[in-house]
Amino acid sequence: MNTSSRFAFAVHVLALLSLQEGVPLSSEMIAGSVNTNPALIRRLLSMLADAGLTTSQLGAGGGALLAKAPDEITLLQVYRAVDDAQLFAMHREEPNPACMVGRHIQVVLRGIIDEAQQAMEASLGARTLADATADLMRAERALERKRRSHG
Amino acid sequence: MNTSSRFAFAVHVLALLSLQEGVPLSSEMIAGSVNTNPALIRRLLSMLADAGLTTSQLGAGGGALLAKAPDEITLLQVYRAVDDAQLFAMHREEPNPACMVGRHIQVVLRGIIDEAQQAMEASLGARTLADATADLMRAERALERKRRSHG
DNA sequence: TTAAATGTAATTACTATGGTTACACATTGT
DNA sequence: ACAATGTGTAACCATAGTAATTACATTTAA
Repeated sequence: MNTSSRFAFAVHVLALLSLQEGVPLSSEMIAGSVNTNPALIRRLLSMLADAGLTTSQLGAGGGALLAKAPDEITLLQVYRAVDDAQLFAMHREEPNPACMVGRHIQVVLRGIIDEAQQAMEASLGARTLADATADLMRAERALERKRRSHG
Repeated sequence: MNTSSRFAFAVHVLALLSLQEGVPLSSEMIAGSVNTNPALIRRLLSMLADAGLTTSQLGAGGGALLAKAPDEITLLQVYRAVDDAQLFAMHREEPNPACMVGRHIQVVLRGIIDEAQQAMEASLGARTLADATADLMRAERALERKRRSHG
């Protein structure tokens, strides 16, 4: 279904910015970590800026900055900033109103889909960018330990 | 993100079949209610049959049938039968392993995405086709009442 | 004033999807 | 036996969303 990696990219970008602690990071540098194109990163940053999650500083030495503290950015905000919120699509054409199922299926589906969507969003809403970066640090420390013990 | 209406179509089709109570329904008739093409319905039915939710009867008077009782078909089974289970995509290209975030972001994202996906699936898993058809009947009765009172 | 960086438009390629036509094959019913 | 019915599937087209890329005007810091 969803083939967009924008959410994954966005979390990646925001994690980078949260480790910068106020020092602007250029789209060129970000693209180097994500392994993609600077222009694509700038487009993504535009969406994040529209959502109030980042700001940008023009000119030499400029780049992107977090607009909020990492523990005030939920992953739900990130998701909504960069991904269309529609998890499942309804019928494109109207179902046949002469049929009992056709008359009511969309109302019933709306309830089902909304509930599933809300469950998913509640999960994302319960985590912040700070949680994600904490996980990153934990993974890095684990790797360090492994490297030391294996010589 | 997801632009596929296959889940919506599938619930629609299964609701029709559950009201048939054992009488086969042709793809032609189903397509008439969904308002689409019979061949597309047959493609959808192939997926549902692969998942063990429907069977088909060839020949004159044939058509599709439910393979299970409606209260034994969860909407999660339907979703998995017709939709690719991947809610969010990861990075297509590997992130830069020379960067701390690049090294670990995918593991962290995996945890986030899996949890969100499981929350969504739990919601779908808690409802059966029988629940959906009960909702349909309820909506129809409400419409009947409205019609009677408004003349 | 020069270099750096953003913001955005335009373009290309790819993939998923819905829609449609066509047809071989199986099955029913007479 | 055979005609009618219906499935199953392949092939094809159009559309839409996305990533990737190039290009360039604009802004800003040093």
